[in-house]
Amino acid sequence: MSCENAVRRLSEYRRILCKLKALGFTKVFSDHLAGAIDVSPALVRKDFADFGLTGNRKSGYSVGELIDKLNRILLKEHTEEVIMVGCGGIGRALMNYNGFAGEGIRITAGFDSNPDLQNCDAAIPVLDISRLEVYINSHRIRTAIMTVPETYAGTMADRLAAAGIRAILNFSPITLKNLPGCFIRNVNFLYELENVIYFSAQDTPE
Amino acid sequence: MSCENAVRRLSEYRRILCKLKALGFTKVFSDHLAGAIDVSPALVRKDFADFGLTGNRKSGYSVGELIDKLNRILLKEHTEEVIMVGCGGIGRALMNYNGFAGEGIRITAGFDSNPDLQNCDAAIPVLDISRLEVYINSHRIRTAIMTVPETYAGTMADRLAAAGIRAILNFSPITLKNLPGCFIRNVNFLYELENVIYFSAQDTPE
DNA sequence: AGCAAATGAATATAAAAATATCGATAAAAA
DNA sequence: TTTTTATCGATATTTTTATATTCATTTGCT
Ligand SMILES: NC(=O)c1ccc[n+]([C@@H]2O[C@H](COP(=O)([O-])OP(=O)(O)OC[C@H]3O[C@@H](n4cnc5c(N)ncnc54)[C@H](O)[C@@H]3O)[C@@H](O)[C@H]2O)c1
Ligand SMILES: NC(=O)c1ccc[n+]([C@@H]2O[C@H](COP(=O)([O-])OP(=O)(O)OC[C@H]3O[C@@H](n4cnc5c(N)ncnc54)[C@H](O)[C@@H]3O)[C@@H](O)[C@H]2O)c1
Repeated sequence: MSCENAVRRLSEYRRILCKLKALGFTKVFSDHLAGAIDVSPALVRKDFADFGLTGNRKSGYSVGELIDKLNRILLKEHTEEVIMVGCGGIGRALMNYNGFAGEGIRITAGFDSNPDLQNCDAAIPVLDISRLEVYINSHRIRTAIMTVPETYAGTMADRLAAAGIRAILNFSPITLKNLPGCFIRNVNFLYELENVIYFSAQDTPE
Repeated sequence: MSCENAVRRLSEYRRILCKLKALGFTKVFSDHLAGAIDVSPALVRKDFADFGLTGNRKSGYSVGELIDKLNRILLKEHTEEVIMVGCGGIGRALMNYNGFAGEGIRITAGFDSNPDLQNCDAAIPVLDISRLEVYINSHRIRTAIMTVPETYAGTMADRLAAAGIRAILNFSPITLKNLPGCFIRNVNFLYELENVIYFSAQDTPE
């Protein structure tokens, strides 16, 4: 999948734009956005062109219009329902985080094999993993966050894909490849840390 | 900083190599490593060449030697001491994680402004934020993980850099730019989720 | 209305990243 | 020893990504 970086920039643009809107701005120029996320104005325009976001010569882009269109592209017109698979340390931190709600993302349920963690009455219910497929199907869930131990990550991804999940955000330290019909993005804290530690020893990280 | 991706791949190579070593392998070929992390053999060889890792024509690379050299490059010859700034939901999940110890990374202390979270006697002591500078200095800490609220992220990064921190892994949702002498890597869960959600709606994510 | 200034849109260029090619060479086989 | 074969190492090519440039249009001013 090639345009991951471009989509990431869309998220960044959107974030800046929302702040501008809150400040009362109605127009914005490629130049300004470029400065805010540290790329060239040309890239901003190209990103926008690639995703069908248009502006007006001389008067720039409309903040409100951009946000609306970005919301459509990033599936933010309706709340996106996501499930959490594995409700240990990281899983719970994410479930307790209240920053997603305002961004049109809701974690609607968690799943875990450990009965001690299961709780149907919690704000976000944690269900037994055996109920995974039925839940995905009945709630038409397309996206999952996966925070199970490494050992189970591979088979769990297969299981999620088979159950109809179309995309997985994987936090386990094994790098999973996309499955047919299911996009997988891996987040590996160890690699992030190693990266940061590497650069801590480089000259003039600038 | 351009070679972030290459350094990330070094982490990935290292991970695979350690597994191979555990299985008893002593030799490995660019072809095999390439398949494992889904790149071309040519890239593996180029990465290795760029970082001074050499092999032998016909007989490939020595697993043990590669690991040793990667350990040197990734600063894994001695345990790297890291601090956690902000010990809320995410901070504690990371502090409780036991997967870093085996990888030569140790979170030696946490810092928080909330007295309720402070605890000098915990396995990883959580100290008042006012003790940050002295600690960094006396323990010669170079790397910090930052999990404070967005509002404080910018000034805290400045403060860390001023205190001598050379690299920061920032989890707050504001994208920080590198400071003079201090590399910053941003991890933004919201962007990751938005990315994954975007691709969940694309055709044949493959 | 006419003109100048500014900016998006389209295109061209450059830079970076990844891949392919191919000769050299070490190891194994004949 | 000679031949064969497999793989690295270096270089060239391709592909992708980002930046510059050019052009046309809109806006606001006189
Ligand atoms: N916590 C961190 O800071 C951190 C850092 C780096 C990587 N990780 C990775 O993230 C993942 C989760 O980490 P964690 O600290 O939350 O671990 P954890 O052990 O606290 O949580 C894992 C959870 O998955 C559940 N689980 C196990 N098998 C399951 C299955 N088959 N079906 C459903 N649930 C199952 C467990 O019951 C547990 O609650 C791990 O792969 C870990 O390596 C975590
Ligand atoms: N938890 C998540 O899943 C998640 C997801 C996305 C982004 N984030 C971001 O990560 C950061 C941390 O998230 P969290 O859920 O752990 O939040 P949190 O509120 O639980 O933790 C933040 C901690 O920082 C401490 N703090 C505040 N100001 C401080 C200061 N000046 N000095 C030292 N400590 C200070 C607070 O006392 C608190 O303990 C936030 O920026 C959040 O937006 C978290």
